[in-house]
Amino acid sequence: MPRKTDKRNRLVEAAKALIHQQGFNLTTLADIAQEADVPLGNVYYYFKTKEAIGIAVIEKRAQELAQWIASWNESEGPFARLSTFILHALSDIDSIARFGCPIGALCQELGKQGGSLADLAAKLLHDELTWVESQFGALGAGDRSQEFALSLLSSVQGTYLLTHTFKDPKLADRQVKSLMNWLKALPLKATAKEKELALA
Amino acid sequence: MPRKTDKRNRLVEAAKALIHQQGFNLTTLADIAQEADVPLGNVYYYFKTKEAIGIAVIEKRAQELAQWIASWNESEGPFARLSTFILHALSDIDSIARFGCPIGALCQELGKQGGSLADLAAKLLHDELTWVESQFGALGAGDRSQEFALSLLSSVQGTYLLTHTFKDPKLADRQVKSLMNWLKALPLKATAKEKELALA
DNA sequence: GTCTATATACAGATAGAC
DNA sequence: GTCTATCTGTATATAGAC
Repeated sequence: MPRKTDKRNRLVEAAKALIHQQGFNLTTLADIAQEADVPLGNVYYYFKTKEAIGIAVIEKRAQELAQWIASWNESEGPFARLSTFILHALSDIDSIARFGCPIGALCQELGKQGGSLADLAAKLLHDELTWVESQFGALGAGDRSQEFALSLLSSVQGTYLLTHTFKDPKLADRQVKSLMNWLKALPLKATAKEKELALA
Repeated sequence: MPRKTDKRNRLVEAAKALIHQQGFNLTTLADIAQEADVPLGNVYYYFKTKEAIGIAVIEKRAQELAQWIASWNESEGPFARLSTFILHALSDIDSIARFGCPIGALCQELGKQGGSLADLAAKLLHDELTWVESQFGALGAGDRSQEFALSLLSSVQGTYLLTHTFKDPKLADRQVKSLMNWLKALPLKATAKEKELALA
């Protein structure tokens, strides 16, 4: 058991949660230290700067995203995968209403200050976009894959933002239905059997 | 000429621009004072607190939004109005790529810290949503007006976020075409004549 | 490796001369 | 109404004992 990394993990987890809830700039090292039950001075043994914590948090998010993508890939066929993605992305509606998207909100906040943190965060959304695009490719969308992927991810991110702004979980719920209908109605080569699987 | 409000206006305009560019929390009163060419100490003659400047900026945005809505209403018929809205919302693509949506980003940032500022900012997006909804109502969307309005505003806001995150103006450009096609393909009672007007 | 005490910087906000 | 000087709080970060 790696006792050494125990505190480090606690710090990253605390920072991850607090940054989601309060944003990066509003979250202080004192907040993180308290939440992780680590004395403030000790934080600097594990992370030289606040930015270093930010990097660790984004790397953690990247790992988790990779795991989610792996789990979406377990659905059979691209149509079912995209359905799973939509359902999963907009599943934790109460958290969304309170804090928005852990990745999208971070990209927006960090995007304004530039730097390497912003690039790291942007890569998360980019990876997500690339995955969605490849699913549309597998669905036979051809050169419209990019367009469809952009439409889907925009809608999902916009739904996060509006749900968070209006603090109304039902809003995300309604959008799930709209997006599922949109997906089903797209002019794609998906087989009827595949659509059936997704609805099962 | 109201000389008295001259400095006040300069401060609000400076704050409006800086908050759009840097976000609210990262924008200091010193930044605003410098941009407005007003000594720091003098800022407090016009605004008791930083929050008071935030309120003034949001009120200014509300006025501007009201003017934009009035200008969108000048288009003939709801279909043309929605087309105008989409084109206008995603017109200043370079600014979007650099700083995102002046309203949406603010709602996300302030939404995390709560308070009256967050509510004021949320009202801007709410007014926009209500207007879009009423246009779909006029198009005969009936009880689907809310659903369509939510879809459209989500897409627009998500487009802002992705365009800003990836710093790619072309992304917003592509989404304009997608959204216009989506609008045209909706199962609505819009007359052919109305669609023609929108395309003219 | 851990933790207390503290240095440093800068933010919002105020006092008071002019 | 205007502006300089400054107060106060707090955030990041460091020093150094243990």
